[in-house]
This record gives sequence, structure tokens and C-alpha cells, in this order.
Amino acid sequence: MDPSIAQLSLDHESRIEQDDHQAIRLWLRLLTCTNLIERHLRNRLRSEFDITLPRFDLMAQLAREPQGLTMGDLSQRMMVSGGNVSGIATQLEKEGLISREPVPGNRRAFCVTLTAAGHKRFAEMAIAHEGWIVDCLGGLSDSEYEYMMAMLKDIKTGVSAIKD
Amino acid sequence: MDPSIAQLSLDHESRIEQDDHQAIRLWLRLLTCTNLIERHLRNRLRSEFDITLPRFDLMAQLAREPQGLTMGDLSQRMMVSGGNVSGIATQLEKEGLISREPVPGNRRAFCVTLTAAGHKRFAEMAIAHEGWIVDCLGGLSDSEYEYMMAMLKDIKTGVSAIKD
DNA sequence: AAGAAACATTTTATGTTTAAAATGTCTAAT
DNA sequence: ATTAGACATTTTAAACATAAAATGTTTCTT
Repeated sequence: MDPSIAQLSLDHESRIEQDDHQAIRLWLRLLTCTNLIERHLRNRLRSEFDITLPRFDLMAQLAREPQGLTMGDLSQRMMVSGGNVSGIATQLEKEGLISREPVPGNRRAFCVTLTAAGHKRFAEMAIAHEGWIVDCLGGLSDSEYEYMMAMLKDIKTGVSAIKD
Repeated sequence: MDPSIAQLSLDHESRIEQDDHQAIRLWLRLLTCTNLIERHLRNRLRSEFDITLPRFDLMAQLAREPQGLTMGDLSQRMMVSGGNVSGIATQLEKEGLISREPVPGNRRAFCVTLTAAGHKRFAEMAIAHEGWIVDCLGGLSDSEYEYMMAMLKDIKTGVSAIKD
């Protein structure tokens, strides 16, 4: 038996195996970072504004679209289920931060908008929220930022292409 | 008024504002990538093994520690509350995948281990799980991988240093 | 020993999330 | 006109998550 063949074969195996572990390690680190930041933002929103992250996210979507969004639009943009949006919207409506009004030409849909109180409240929160994110991620140089954005874009594209 | 001073001041303002938006964009992209991958893994575990991600995570912790872990150990390693671990463990115990036994020298604690069925089941799942992660993140070159790991480590360290 | 404090876990109450069923509305083809 | 099917939303049931209270055990101090 030619030992060089066995050696090559082993190298191949170990390279594959190492690549696998690389991907796992990267995934775990990615997950840890995201969870740390998300937990930080969640805690801050809770302690300083007494609001949850999902409710803040819903308000953020509405703040970007002054003409309002339907429940289905919100579900899609927030990437959560419809039933979920329904529950969150019910809470925010009860607090007077959003309103749900019938759409003139479509009796199935509701148009959800921020109330005046909602706009005021969100403006305060958004400034603080941006600051917290800069605290977490603002330490990168321009080139580091560009590199990260490019890599994450590739990853996002690749993962989106995988069928479930 | 010296126009160069006004100009410098303006540049400074706009640079700061742009940096803020940079950090936000990076955060949103990071969040999207992590959520996409997590959702993919969750769907696969559900469809191919009929198990949830939290249950898989608990089994993964036990698979690494053949001698077993206490409930408190699991809570710490999984970074979730003790009450949560209690509920998940109850489910897995009911399915016969883990066992909770008293610790000889410590009547407060339980030693949680995988059962034989749990080991067998986890081994099957772990292989598939690694493959799915490689599908998502295995396309990076060695240098890209190193760069990402280093950046994420810095981010992780920075965020951990922020007090809540 | 006795009591205080720390520890390990479970229970309880509350809230978030999803999938699936239910309800009501609209459209289009007979 | 009717009805099948698509659409928009809400409701329901189950899993998961946290904080806080409850239970029982161990350790430390005196």
C-alpha cells in the first residue's frame, strides 16, 4: 500500500472535519453576539421605557410608514406570524399608542398607524435605542464595517437560497 | 465667520450621524442572518426529528458531559432561567431521553444524564445538525472565517463590558 | 446544637411565540 | 345569483421564557 495515498486521504478527512468544526464555532459565536446585544436592548427598553422589544419593533415599522400598514404587512416586515402581530397590536392599542381603523375599500383589512401619543413616545425611544446600538457596534472602523456588511450579505443570500 | 470652521463642524456632525446609521444597519443585518439560520435549524429539527431547538440544546449540553450535569449547570450553560430548564427537562424525561437522579453526596441537586435512547437519538441528530450549519456557513474561506471570528470576539467582549 | 444564610430546584403567574382552526370578506367563474 | 377559493385577521392550544415565591437541603457561625 502506498502510504502517500493514505496520508492524502487522511488529510482530506481531517480538513473536512476541521471545516465542519469551523462552521459550528462561527455559528455559536454569531449566536452569542446577537443574543448578547438583543438581551441588552431588551433590558434597556424594559428598564427605561417599560416596553418589550416586539412592541418597540412594531412601532418602529409604523414610524417608517406614516400612512400606516395592514396587519399582514406588519407580519411580513417583522418576520413573525400573523397571530403574533395580532396579540402585540392588541396590547399597544390598549395603551393608546397605535390605532386600528378599517380600510375604506377593503373590509377585510385594518390600517394600523401610530397615534399622536405613539409618535411622541417612539421618538423618545428611538434616540435612546440608536445610542445603545452604537454603544454595542460603533467601535468598528469603516473598513471593518464594510467587511462585516459584505460577509453578512453573502451569508444572508446563501441561507435564503436554501429550501426548507 | 471662517467658513472652514463651519465646514469642519458640519463634517463632524454628518460623520457622527453616518456612523450611527452604520451601526444600526450592521445590527439589523446581523440580526437577520442569525434569525434566518436559527429558523432554518429549528424547522429542520422539527420536520426531520420532531424536536424543538431548546430540547436539542439541552441534549447537546448533556452529550458533551457524559458524567451528567445539575439543573443549575444546565441553566448556566444554556443561558436561560432555572424554571425554564425545569420545564424542558420534564418534557425530555417524559419522552425517556434523559434521566434525573439524586446526587449521592448532595440531596439538593439532581444529576441529569442522557439515557441510552437519548444518546442514540442525539447522535443521529448531531450529524444532521452539523451538516445544516455547514450548509449555512461553510462557504467561507479560511481568511474570511478568521476575520469574522476575530471581529465577533471583539464585539462580544465589548458588549459584555457594558453594564445593564 | 440552633439559627441564619446560601444553595438547588420546583411552582406559580405572566407574557411571547408559533401553527392551526375559525371567522368573516372579497373575487371570479359559472 | 351562487358558490368555490383566496385572502385578512383573530382565536385557540401548546411550547417556551422570565421573575418571584415556595420548598427543601446544606453550610457556617455562634
